[in-house]
Amino acid sequence: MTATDDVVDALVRTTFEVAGVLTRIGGEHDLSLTQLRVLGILRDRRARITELAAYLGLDKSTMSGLIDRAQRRGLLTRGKNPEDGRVVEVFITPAGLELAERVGDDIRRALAPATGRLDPEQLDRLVNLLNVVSARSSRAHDAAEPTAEC
Amino acid sequence: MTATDDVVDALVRTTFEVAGVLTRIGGEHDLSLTQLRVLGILRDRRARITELAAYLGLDKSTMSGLIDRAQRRGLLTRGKNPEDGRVVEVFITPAGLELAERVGDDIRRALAPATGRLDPEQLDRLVNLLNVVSARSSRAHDAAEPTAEC
DNA sequence: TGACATGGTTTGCATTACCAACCATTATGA
DNA sequence: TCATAATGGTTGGTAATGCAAACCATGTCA
Repeated sequence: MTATDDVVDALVRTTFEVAGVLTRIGGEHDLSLTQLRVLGILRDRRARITELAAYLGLDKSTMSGLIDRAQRRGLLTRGKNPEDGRVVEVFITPAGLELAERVGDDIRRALAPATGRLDPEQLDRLVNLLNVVSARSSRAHDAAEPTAEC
Repeated sequence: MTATDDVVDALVRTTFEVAGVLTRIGGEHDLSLTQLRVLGILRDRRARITELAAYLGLDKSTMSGLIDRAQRRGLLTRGKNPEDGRVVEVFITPAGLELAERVGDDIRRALAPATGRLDPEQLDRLVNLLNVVSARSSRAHDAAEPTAEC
C-alpha cells in the first residue's frame, strides 16, 4: 500500500506548491484563491450564486459577499433570470475577462519552469494521469452542466 | 505550446480538487488548510516561527497568531532556544501528533477513490512525474535543512 | 389560498492574513 | 566597549474569508 501513500504524498506536495503559486500570482492582482477560481469559472459561462457556492464548497452567504466585492471592483455583474425571479445570474465583465486572461498568462508563465522540466511525451502522460485522478473523467457522465474549466 | 497549457490546466484542476479534499478533511477536525500544513511539517521536525512563515510564504505575525491558536488547543508548544534568546522553537505535542496521524489517515482514505483508479505502474509513473514537476527533485541539492514533508 | 421550499441577502462572529510599530536579544563596527 | 544596526517575535489595527442563523422575496404544491 506504499505506492498509494507515495502518490498521496506527491499529490499533496504538488497541491501546496501549485496553490502557493496561484496565491502569489492572484495576490499580485489583488485576487484571493477563491476569487481567482470564480473568475476562472465565469470566464467560460455564467452561473447562479448557489451553483457557484455548491461547486466551490462554500456557503451561499460567503459567495454573496465574494461576488459583492468583485462586483464593486467591476469584475462581475449580477443579472436577473427572467424565468425565476429568485435567482441571480453572475456574469463576468469585460474588465474581469481581461484580468482573467492576464492572470492566466501569469500562471502559465509562473509554472513554466516546473512544467518545462518535462519533455512532450511526459507532459502528455502527466495530463492523462491527472485526468484519471481528478474527477473530470468520472464526472463526464453526469454532465448536466457544461464541464467547467476550474 | 498546447501541451504545456494542458498540463497547467490539469495541474490547476487537480490542485483545486485536492485542496478541496484537504479543506474538507481539515474542517472535520477544526483545522484550516494552513494549520493542517503546519501540523504536517512539525510532525517530523521542530521549527522556529520565522522558518515556518518563510516556508509557507506567510508573514511572521500571521504565523504567530496561528501558533497561538494551535497552542491554545494543545496541539503545539513554544520552547526557547538556548543558543539564541530571540528565537522561539515550535514543537508538536502528543495530542497534536495524534491528531496529525488521524487527519493523515482520513486524507489517504478520502483520496483512495481517486488514486484507486490507477494501477501500480501508473501510480509509480505519476509519483515520478509529480516529483519532477514539484520542486523536491531540484531542491534535493541545497538541502541545508532536512527535507520537509509538506 | 396557505404552507412549504428555494434563492439570496444581511448580520454577527471567528479565523486568516497583512502591515506597521514595537520589544528583546544578538551582532557589528567605530 | 558601547552605540547602532539587524534579527526574531509579539501586538494592534484593518480587510477579506468563511460559517451560521435570521430574514425577505419568489415559486411551488396540496
